[in-house]
Amino acid sequence: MSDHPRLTERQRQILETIREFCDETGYPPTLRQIGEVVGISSTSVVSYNLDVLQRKGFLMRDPDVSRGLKLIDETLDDQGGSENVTMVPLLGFIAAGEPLPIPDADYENQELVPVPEELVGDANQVYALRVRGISMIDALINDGDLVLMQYQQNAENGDMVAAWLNDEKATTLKQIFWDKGTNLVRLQPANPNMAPIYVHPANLQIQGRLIGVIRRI
Amino acid sequence: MSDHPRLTERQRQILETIREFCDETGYPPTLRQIGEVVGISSTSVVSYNLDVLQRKGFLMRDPDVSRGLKLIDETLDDQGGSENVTMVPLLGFIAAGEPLPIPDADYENQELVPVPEELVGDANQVYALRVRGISMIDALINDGDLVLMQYQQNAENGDMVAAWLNDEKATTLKQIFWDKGTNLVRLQPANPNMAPIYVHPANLQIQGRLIGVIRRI
DNA sequence: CTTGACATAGAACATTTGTTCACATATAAT
DNA sequence: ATTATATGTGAACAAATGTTCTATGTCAAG
Repeated sequence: MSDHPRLTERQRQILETIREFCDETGYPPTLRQIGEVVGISSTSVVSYNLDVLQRKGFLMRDPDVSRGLKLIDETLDDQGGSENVTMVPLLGFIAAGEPLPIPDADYENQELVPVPEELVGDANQVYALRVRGISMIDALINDGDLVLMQYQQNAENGDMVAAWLNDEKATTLKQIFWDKGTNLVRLQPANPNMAPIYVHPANLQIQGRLIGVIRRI
Repeated sequence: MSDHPRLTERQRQILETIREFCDETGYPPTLRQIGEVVGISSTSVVSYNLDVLQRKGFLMRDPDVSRGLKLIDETLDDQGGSENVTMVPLLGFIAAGEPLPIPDADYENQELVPVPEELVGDANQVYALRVRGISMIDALINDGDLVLMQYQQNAENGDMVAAWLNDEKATTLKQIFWDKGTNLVRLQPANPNMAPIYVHPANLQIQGRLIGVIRRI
């Protein structure tokens, strides 16, 4: 994304304000709305700045037309708003009795599900799993929920991870803490009403990190 | 591809006019401009038709805002079918001690959040709330979660609803059942480990129906 | 110091634009 | 026939919104 060096800070603010306003509302702002955001109390000054921006080629103004603005820039208006969304492959199911599926390089044939971009952030190898069974309830997750996983085999203190317990032959979703004193791992349910469990690190295998949950009622 | 069968010819004309105008100018048309194109001489009738279109869910209007129109894209550009996303207004918070915000107010300043269309379906008055506090844990919902609510004051048997309890002065999210025998209402937590509560119908006020949960870890 | 381009404030003004209301017209249901 | 609903006209109105004008302050160049 190129920052336009020919613009003053004020003018960049104004452009950004218009762009955001259009994204949110679907139509351009008024002079007064722009002024309010960027801190200009006079409509004439906003108008003045818009004229400057037009002269520099960053937008079009239609005189005497309320909200008669059109951004010239590369980022075009999307009247759909379906922008802040990422497609994530749905790899299968997560159930208590089975290990997690390993994310395959073969993303082509994978079913893709749309998720809000905030849920993914800049995470890297993200995939979705459908929850089967009610055994994840201590993670506030229910049958049918869609969980977003980040593929990784190690974890940091406090991460919510999917862990395979060798003894129980089960996958569980819990917050993980390394207890230096006892040399045990504490698995803390997300539901604070429930008690944590402690396991030997050798008995546990991290299969991924939970980064989001989507539930349809 | 069939155009929308629920629309009259007039309404389809108007939608098309708005779409073309936006494409050409970058901003929505006025009532008079729409009327001129589709052949309606009175702005009040254009306004009337826009209200109809809004009620049918094809666009958003911001009252008293010139050119305050936004088309709702439900359309044909997606071949995969799994691409679709809907924007819903984020109206505020849901906490145990407060009634829910009423979703009527000015959509002007409302933040919009994208949600997968499967979560919304064809529900009508949908809005999102951020969960504050951990008091909804019996509904498998945690602090910080985003809940999708459908605004309604009645409920059907088995619906997951947000109910205001007069006695407790608290909002709770539970599945609702009408017990014919005792003439009481049973509120069943989503977490089956927890016990239901029974209340008199007079002590309870339904504030909306829960239709989805989104959690960011 | 003076000048002039630039940026801003504030107010008065004019235009654009949505709303309201009183009143038609057609069509379908009662 | 009568009523109800959807749609339309037209005019008056009020609110939203861009324009114009005067005045102020800054800052670099002469």
